[in-house]
Amino acid sequence: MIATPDRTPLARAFFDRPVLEVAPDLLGRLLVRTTPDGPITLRLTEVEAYDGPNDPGSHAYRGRTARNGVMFGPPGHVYVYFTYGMWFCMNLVCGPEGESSAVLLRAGEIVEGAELARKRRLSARNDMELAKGPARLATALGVDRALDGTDACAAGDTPLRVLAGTPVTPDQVGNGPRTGVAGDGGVHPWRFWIANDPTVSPYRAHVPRRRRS
DNA sequence: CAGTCGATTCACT
DNA sequence: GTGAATCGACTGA
Repeated sequence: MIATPDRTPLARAFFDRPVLEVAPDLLGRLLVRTTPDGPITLRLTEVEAYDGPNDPGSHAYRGRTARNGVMFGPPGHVYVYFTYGMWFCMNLVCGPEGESSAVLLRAGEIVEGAELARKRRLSARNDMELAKGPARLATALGVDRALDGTDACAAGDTPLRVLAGTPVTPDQVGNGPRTGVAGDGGVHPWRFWIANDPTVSPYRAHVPRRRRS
């Protein structure tokens, strides 16, 4: 039997650890998005670690820019970026301030507020697809650039916070190469997921885009 | 300042 | 399985 998920917010100290330690530990945790229409709660099932300035796959690899500034700030804050001209993806900053490590939230199971998530994800054919993929996850939760820099550890009625939930045991964690990451950044097995969970997104290798003619 | 391309998704064949 | 969508951050000249 499964214990009732722990609704205690995760403390900042949880995120102030090596990102490769935090990433698998986030699986099974709850992400609560407070919207004007009510809360949407997601159980994390798939994440990817981006290891600060040493990681060629990370947005922080070439140093601080206007876009990635939040990655260099304190842990427990949300880094949201815009990509492919139409999507947002969200991360949780990890490690000490200044290190610029983060965990990309790639997929999850909507456990509360599914009716709200469905309105934002009209192309989803079933509820398992509501947050199957990083941009789908952000869309389902109504996360965009306006939430970049949000403190997910802050007390009170915040737009976004992470609760303890029900962490999974190490034997339930699968891992492999990160999805869609180019070049040398693609070699590390820094993608983590809950084994056999139907909301985990399929792996895809990076594909360089063809030049337009 | 112009060119390139992305931590993706969706429709279509 | 393949290609289009769509735009702004980043790069290098």
